[in-house]
Amino acid sequence: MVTIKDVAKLAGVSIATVSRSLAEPDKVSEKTRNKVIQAVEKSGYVANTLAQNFRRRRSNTVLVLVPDIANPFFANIIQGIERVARQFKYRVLLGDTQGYDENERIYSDLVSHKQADGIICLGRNIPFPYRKGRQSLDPAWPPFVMACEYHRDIPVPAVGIDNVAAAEVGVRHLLSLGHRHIAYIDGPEDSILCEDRLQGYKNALKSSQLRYEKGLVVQGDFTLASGYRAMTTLLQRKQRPSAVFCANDEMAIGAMQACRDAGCELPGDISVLGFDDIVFAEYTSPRLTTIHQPRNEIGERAMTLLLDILSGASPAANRVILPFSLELRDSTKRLE
Amino acid sequence: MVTIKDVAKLAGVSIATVSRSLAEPDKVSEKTRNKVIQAVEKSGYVANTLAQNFRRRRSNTVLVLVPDIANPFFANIIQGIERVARQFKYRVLLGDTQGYDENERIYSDLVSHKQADGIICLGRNIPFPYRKGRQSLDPAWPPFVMACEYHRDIPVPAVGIDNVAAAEVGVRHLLSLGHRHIAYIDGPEDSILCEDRLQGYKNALKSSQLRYEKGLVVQGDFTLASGYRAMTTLLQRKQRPSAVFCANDEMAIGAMQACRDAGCELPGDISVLGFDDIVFAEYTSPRLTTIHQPRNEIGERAMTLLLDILSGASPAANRVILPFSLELRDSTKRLE
DNA sequence: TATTATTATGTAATCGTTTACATCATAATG
DNA sequence: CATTATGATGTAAACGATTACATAATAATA
Repeated sequence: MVTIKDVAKLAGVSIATVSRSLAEPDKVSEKTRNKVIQAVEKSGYVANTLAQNFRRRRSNTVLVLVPDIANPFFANIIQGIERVARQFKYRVLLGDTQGYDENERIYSDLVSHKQADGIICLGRNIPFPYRKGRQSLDPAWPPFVMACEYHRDIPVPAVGIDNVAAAEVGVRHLLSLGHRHIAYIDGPEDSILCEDRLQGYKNALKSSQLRYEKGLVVQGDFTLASGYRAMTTLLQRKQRPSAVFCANDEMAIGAMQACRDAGCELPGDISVLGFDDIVFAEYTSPRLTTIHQPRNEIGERAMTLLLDILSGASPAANRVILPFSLELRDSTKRLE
Repeated sequence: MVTIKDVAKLAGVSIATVSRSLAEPDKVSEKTRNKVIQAVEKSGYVANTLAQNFRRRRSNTVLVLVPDIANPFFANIIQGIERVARQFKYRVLLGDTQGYDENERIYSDLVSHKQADGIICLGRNIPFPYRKGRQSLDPAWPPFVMACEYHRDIPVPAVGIDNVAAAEVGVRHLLSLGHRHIAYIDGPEDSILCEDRLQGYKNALKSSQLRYEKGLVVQGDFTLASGYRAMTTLLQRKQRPSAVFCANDEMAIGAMQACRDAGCELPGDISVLGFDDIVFAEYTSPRLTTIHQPRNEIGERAMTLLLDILSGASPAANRVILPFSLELRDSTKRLE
C-alpha cells in the first residue's frame, strides 16, 4: 500500500509538504506542488481515509435514520440526500430504525466518536438527546436535521412542506366538488406531520361551515393494510362518507381496495384523495388524486442544510418550506 | 473524551491490558479483567471506533450497491441485510448507483483502504474488477456477494431464487388456464435474471408444444412506465395476447394500466402475471397474481454469506438458492 | 547591502488503538 | 531445591495521516 511517505520520498519532499500540497495547495509553492502531484500520480497514491478520519476526528459520513426504507416515499428522499452527499464527498450511512428507539446503539456506535458527522432523521421518533433542545445537548451529539417531520417546541432544523396548507388545499378541492361528508384517514399518533394534516382538514371544513366530526377520522399507520382497515371501518358507518382524505398515498391505495371489496364504485361512490404522490399513484385504478411533495428536493435540501451547519454557517434558514401541489387525477369526482 | 489511557490509569493497569481485557478476555486473569470492566463502567469509556478502524485496517462496514433505492423490491432486501448487519455489529453503507458505472468512486473512496470490508451488489452492473474473476482480482478489492442477480461465467457468490424455474411455473400456470397466446414483458437487456425468466417462459411454452414467438416479447426496464409502454405495444398487435407475463410487478402494474386505458377488461380480456410480489401487488385491481420472492431472506442470506467469507470460512455454498412460490390472486383467469 | 518581514519547507509530536516482544511471577518438572 | 514451562502483565513500536512549531529561503524594506 502506497502511503504519504512513499510520495514524499518520490517527490523529494517531507510528508508535511505532501499533506499540505493536497489539503491546502496554496500554502505550497507551485514548483513543489507540481512535483508532489506528479509523484502522487506516478505512485497511484490515494490517501488512507481511515487514517484521515482518525486524525481529523471526523468521518465525512452522515447517518440517515429511516423509519422504513421499504417505503418508496422515504426512498426518494434518500436519493436526494445521496446525490448531494456524493457531490460533497460525503458518505451516507443508513439506519433503518423500524420504529425502534435505538439511541444507545446510535450513540455508542456512531456518535460518540464522530463516526457520523451529522444525522438526518426522516421519521418522527428523533433520538432522545435532541428532544431536550440545543442548549442541554451533550456536545458529543452531532448536528441534526429533520426531513419531512419537525419538532414543535424545539427549533431543530427541518425541511418539509406546509402540511397544514397542503391538507387544506386538498380537502377544499373535495369540498369544491360538492362533498360534505369527508372522512380523514390519519397517520400514526406521534407524527406532527399528521397533526398538521388533520389541522388542515379541520381548517378546510370550517371554511365551509362544516363541523368537525370525530367519527369521520380514523387512525392508520401509513401502511397499505392500515388504510384498508381504516376504510373498512368508515364504510360501516350508517352514513358513509362520500369522500376520504388520506394522510398518505399508501393508505389511500389501501382504502381504495377496501372500497372495491365493499362493492363501492370508484370514484362514483367515494372520492379518494392521497398525499405524497408516490409513483404508484399514477397507476392505480382510478388514478389517484393526491398532494405532490418534492421528495428528491426535500432530501437534497436537508443534506444541504446539514452541510451548511457542519461548515459552521449559522442556521440562517432553520426551517426550509418547499412548495407542494395538488395533483388532479381521477380518484376524485364531483358529487352528484 | 475518555480514552483507553484513562481506563488504564483508573484500573491501575497498562493500556495493553485494557485492550486485551476487552478484545481477548481470556488472555487476562479474571481479577484484572474485573478491575478493567469496573473502570470502563465507571469512566463511561467507549472505544474510539475511528482509531480502531484505522489500526485494525477494517471498518466493520459493508457497502451495498443498489441500482435504485426507490424500488420497493430492493428496499426489502436492504432491510434483510441491515438486520443481519446490525446483529453482527456491522454498518451498512449505501451506494445508489442509479445505473452509473462508478468504479473509480467506489475504489478510491472506499475500497482502497478498507472503508468497506465487503460489498453486496443488488444490481446487475457489478464493479468492473469482479468481472475478471477471482484470480486476476486486485487484492485490494474486498469480498463481494451478489443478491438477486449473479454472474454466469464467474463464480461470484450469490443469493437468489431459481428464476428459470420460477418463470416456468408462472407461465405454466397461465397455460393451465387455457392461454395459448402469452406475451412476455422483459426486463433490461443485461440482466441475467431476466434472461433466466425468458428461458423459463420459453421452457413452459415448449412443454405445451407452443412455439416461441419473438413478437410477443417486449423489453422494459423494470419501471411502471416501461410496463405501460410495453403493453401498449403488445395491444397494437393484430392478434392481442390473452395473457402477459411480466418480469417484475411494477411492469405488471404498468401493463394493467395500459390495458385499462385501452378498454380491456381485467382479467376478462387479459390475464396478467407479475414477478416479485411487492406489497402493492395485493392492492391492485384486480389483485396481482405473481411469483413471490423471499426478499428479506435474500438480504439476510447475502449478508450472512458475506460475513462467512469475511471470517475466512471457505465459500462452501457459493450460490444460495432460496424457494419461491406462485401467489395466486385475481389477475389471472381461465380463458373462455 | 544589511535588516526585517514573509513565505516555504521540514521536524517531530500527536491522534487512540493494537500487538510483538520483553519481563516477571507462578506452577510444573526433575 | 534448582530448572523449565506457562501465563499474566507491561513497554514501546507501530498504523498513516495532520499540524504546531522551528528553521530555512526568499522578498521587501531601510
